Parts: sequence; C-alpha cells; structure tokens
Amino acid sequence: MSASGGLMEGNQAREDEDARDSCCADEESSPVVERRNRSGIISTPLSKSLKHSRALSQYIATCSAAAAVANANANRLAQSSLVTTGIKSHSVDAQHRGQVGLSKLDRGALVSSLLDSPSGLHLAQAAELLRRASMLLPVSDSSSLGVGGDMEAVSASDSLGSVTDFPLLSNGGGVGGTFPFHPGLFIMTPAGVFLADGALSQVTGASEQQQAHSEMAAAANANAKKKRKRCGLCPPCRRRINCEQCSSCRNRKTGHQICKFRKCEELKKKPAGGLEVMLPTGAPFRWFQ
DNA sequence: CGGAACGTGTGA
DNA sequence: TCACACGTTCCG
Ligand SMILES: [Zn+2]
Ligand SMILES: [Zn+2]
Repeated sequence: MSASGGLMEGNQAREDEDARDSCCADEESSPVVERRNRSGIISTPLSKSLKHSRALSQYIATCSAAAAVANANANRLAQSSLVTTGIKSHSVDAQHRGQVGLSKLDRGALVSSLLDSPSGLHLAQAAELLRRASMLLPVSDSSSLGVGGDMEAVSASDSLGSVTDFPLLSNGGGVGGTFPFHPGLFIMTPAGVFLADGALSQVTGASEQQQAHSEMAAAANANAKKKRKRCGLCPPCRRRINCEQCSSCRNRKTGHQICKFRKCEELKKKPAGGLEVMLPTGAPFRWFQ
C-alpha cells in the first residue's frame, strides 16, 4: 500500500518537525493572536496575517517537504488530534524558494495538472485516511444523519461530496512529494492543521463560540431583517484561511463572497424562519405539488 | 436552478 | 473610510 511509504516518510518528517519545534517555540513568544470580532467569531482569515493569501498549493510548491510533514501530521492526527506544522518554517521555506526559482510557474503547472487529474482514487485514499482518524472516536453514525440536521459533525465525506470545483491536490498518482488530500479537509491555523471533520475536537475554547452564538441570537432578536452572521461554530466557520482556489476566492473582487470552504453552514440554509420542514434528504418539503 | 455580479450592511 | 461578506439580482 502506498500509505506505508507515506508513513515512513512521516517518521522522518517527524524528526524534522521536532527539530523545528524548538525553533518554533522560540518565536512562540507571541501567543498566537487570534483575530476575533466582538462576537467572538474568528474574523480575520489567517492568510491575512501571512502577508498575502497563500493557497495550499503554494505551500506545496514552496517545499514538497512540507507536504511530507503534512502527510505525517495527517497520520498523527489519528492519535493526537493536534499537530504543529511547519507553516512558519521560514528557514526551510526561504531555502526552498530560492532553490526552486520557478515557484510561480511551478504552481501554475501544478494547479493546471491538478485540474486535469481525474482524482477519484485520491478521494478514496483521503477518505480512508480520515476513516482511520475517526476510528478513535465514537464515530457518530454518519449513516443516520437524518432529521437531526442540527448535528454539527459535518463528516469529511460530506465535504468531499459537496465540493465540486476544487482541484485535488495531487497529480498523476504518485506518492512522491504530492499532497493527496483535499484542502477542504483541513483547517489550517497558526497552531497547526486540523481535520475539517469537526469530529476531532481540537480548537481551543468552545466558550467563545458559545458567546458568539448568544450574541448572534441577540442580534437576530433585535431585528429579524438584518444580515445574518456566521455561527462561528460549524467547521467552515472555524476554517481560517481562504483556499484561494474555489470560485469565490478566485473572483473575490467581483464576487464579494467568502471562500466556499469557509461559508457558514447556517448561512447556506435558507434564511426562511421557523415553519420549514426538511426532508431527510435535505430538500425542503413542499406541502403542495 | 446554480453561479456570477452587484449593492450594501457591518465592524474595524 | 475601508475591507469583508450577506442578500439580491442578473444571466446562462
Ligand atoms: Zn476558497
Ligand atoms: Zn458557521
């Protein structure tokens, strides 16, 4: 299985990561400032603080080693749920950037090739990996995802299914230096990369989110005909970087829409108020036909 | 009906 | 005043 190869790389990369860890601790002096608005919702996409929006693909283009690390991380995710990545591995980063030289061109080629690849198999791969990850938790029966539409656990497969315009981050099918995962599956924060699943409880502090929720409720109460605000709870809301690849990201200038992967699950729902019956399929029930 | 473009509320 | 992003309209 190709996964074994990835694992081996993972071990190696892990040492790397450890080494860098100490380095990170150095600049860890500033305790990860998270930008939240008053409602406690994380407002600023991480890409902002990273100078310019850096697409996931760019990370890869920048240093394939990072991909390996991420890969290892993904595996370790299954055990620890929290990982630190080498996102700010400036030294390595600079090194690679200098040595590559054609990072821009590379990126373009990469992306285009990504768009090309059929990618079905990789989905399966990623899915399997994710399944492994969730094996540790009481896998909320994703099968019984029925009337309980309230359920926050948007399964990875869900994301996979809903996303259509996203180029898979993998080429031809080799394991060598590619990143066979769907960027939509990850939540990248300055503290690390998480599975988007949400099943893996990770992020720090659910209290703030609760606060956000109450705030939102208050706002809604004040005026029903106001712009709704993101819930701040759902996985998309917790995501903090724009993918820079979805349609919303690509034409942000004219689209004025948030990244598709960051679009709040609540806001996706129809704004309609209470009296709405939803079929288990998610389609709105019509009283008349 | 889905997506792109646009208007504009909202918070910084 | 600006950037962000929700809601609406337009368009295929
Ligand atoms: Zn995006
Ligand atoms: Zn949300």
